[in-house]
Amino acid sequence: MKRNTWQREAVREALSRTEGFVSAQALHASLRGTGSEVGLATVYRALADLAQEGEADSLVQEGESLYRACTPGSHHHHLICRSCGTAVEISADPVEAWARQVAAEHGFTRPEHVVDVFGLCPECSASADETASD
Amino acid sequence: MKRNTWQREAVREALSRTEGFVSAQALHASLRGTGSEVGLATVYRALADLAQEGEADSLVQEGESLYRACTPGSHHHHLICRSCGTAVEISADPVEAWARQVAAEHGFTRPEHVVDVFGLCPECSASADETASD
DNA sequence: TGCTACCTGAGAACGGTTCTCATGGTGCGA
DNA sequence: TCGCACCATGAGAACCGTTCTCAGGTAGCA
Repeated sequence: MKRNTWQREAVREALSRTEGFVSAQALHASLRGTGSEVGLATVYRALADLAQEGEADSLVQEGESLYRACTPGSHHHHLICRSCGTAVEISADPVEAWARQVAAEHGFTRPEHVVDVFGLCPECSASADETASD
Repeated sequence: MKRNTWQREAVREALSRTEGFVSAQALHASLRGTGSEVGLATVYRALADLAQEGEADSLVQEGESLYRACTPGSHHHHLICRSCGTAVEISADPVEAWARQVAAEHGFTRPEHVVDVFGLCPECSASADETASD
């Protein structure tokens, strides 16, 4: 069975306190910053477990795996701010249907899809405008 | 200016001969296999250039960057076989529109999207069925 | 409380990618 | 055609994120 250790719980909590996607390294640094002496390997293991159990979403950006706490059991995608990492869960029903249809048209079976939308969140958009107008 | 070297051309040709997505390492091995003594760093540089110029598409899978020759200038997505890497270019107009709309709804600006559909191509589906029925 | 199997953590190992820098070759002007 | 300047190349080291190793610790159960 899966044991409940304070380290695992600390990772879960740190992740749920985070608004957007964070890297394992950043989460590890954050935990160390709050006085939790958790090992890097443990953070990686905990995140992998959470992702496998559906309690966290993960995506790869620039060769780094990013994680985020998410609603377990619900299939959804993300709208992610390129600047600050803030993420919004979005449903993508039309895309689900489209993906299945496209796969079927080409004779592909067992379709899965990767759909993420990146952009600048309202706050970062405002900051970018200010910078641009300087 | 960008110089034309036989190494760069060799990478371009090797990539265009490939049907699906290949890793830089695999392409390098392939080039070495055909007697082209091209350095690994050069392959990486050439692929990065091709991707930047729009002559190649790239995606990251399991921490590895994969590349594929593509139609320059056209925005498209891919239907990729998980098993053999074969890829089909697909247009995704409905998804483009959806992505823009979702971004706008949440106040996100400068939307970009990552959309890839993975599955088993007809051939690999057939092979999988045979294996399953054994 | 004692036992045991699983978890932890420090650091090494690993794999893909990028960097370094001396050497070689391309492109261009004469 | 020749020479020059500068960019590209390539071998290997460096780098970076991730995974593995293994000894020691600890949760969970009886």
